[in-house]
Amino acid sequence: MESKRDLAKLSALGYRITQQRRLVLGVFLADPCLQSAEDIYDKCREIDSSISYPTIYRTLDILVEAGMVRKTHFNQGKSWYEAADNNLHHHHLVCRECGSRFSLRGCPMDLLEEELQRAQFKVLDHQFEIMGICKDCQSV
Amino acid sequence: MESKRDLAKLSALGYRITQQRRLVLGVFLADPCLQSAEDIYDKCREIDSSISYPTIYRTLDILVEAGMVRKTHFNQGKSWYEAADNNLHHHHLVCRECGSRFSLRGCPMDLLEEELQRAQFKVLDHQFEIMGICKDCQSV
DNA sequence: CTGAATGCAAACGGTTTGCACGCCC
DNA sequence: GGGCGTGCAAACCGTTTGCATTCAG
Repeated sequence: MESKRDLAKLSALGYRITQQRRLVLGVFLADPCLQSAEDIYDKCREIDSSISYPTIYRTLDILVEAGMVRKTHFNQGKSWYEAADNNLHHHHLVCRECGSRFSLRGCPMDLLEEELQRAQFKVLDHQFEIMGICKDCQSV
Repeated sequence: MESKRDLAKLSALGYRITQQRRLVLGVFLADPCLQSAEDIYDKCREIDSSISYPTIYRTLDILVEAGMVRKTHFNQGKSWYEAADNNLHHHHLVCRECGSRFSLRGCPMDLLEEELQRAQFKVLDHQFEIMGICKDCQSV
């Protein structure tokens, strides 16, 4: 299923619907988890072996701008992307051993509304990530 | 005041007390706020114009390992450091316009203990940052 | 047909590494 | 004096940019 809605949204923003953009969108539809630019590049390459990193990054920028993808930064100098779709907003536990990621339910931002209002700070984005050792890696 | 305790801690871990390490420690004592490696490099250079980036980074690694400094990642590919000292653990609001940072009181981790225990996830570190527009920049 | 989007190669910025020299213990 | 720590230069890695070509509209 290729999201007609997403393509329409890009179109509405004045962006052309190219093979490459379809492809990147498809990768996000296929996997709602956090993915690095490299992950996305690799998956796209399996289908179209000529797609390039600049196109991946340019497309990701557009998708973030369009609000269809969320971008976060856990580890040193690497960005992670995930579909920002209708799913419930959530955060992650990240295992430092094996790199696997687990979803947390809910978001602690809800609990800070009062304090933020007092600071008169206009929130655009936030990130909340917990690093540690997952259950499986502890037992090794 | 140069923290005798911090130096002793480094010593106890088997690290030598060098001019450069004293200097970097001094910078953290002088400013408890978030600082980038570049900030620290510049401040050190004012005092010892021969100190190098590799030394800054190597020293920061040591201080993080020793638990004396905390490292976080807000923006694309840049790390931020702050003294992890006796001050209350806290997080930040980061203004996307002017880059200034404001402290939040408290930490939402406290509220997640139950869920983390259920996941049997051993927490090593976490980061929580809120990006937006500060009061002053909104009125411009 | 026109200009937005692409791929290539090369630059970028923050960080790390290899190596010979220097200095703490 | 032995070896950890340093500075230098150069590599590294993720990301971005300039430019000629291609293709969506």
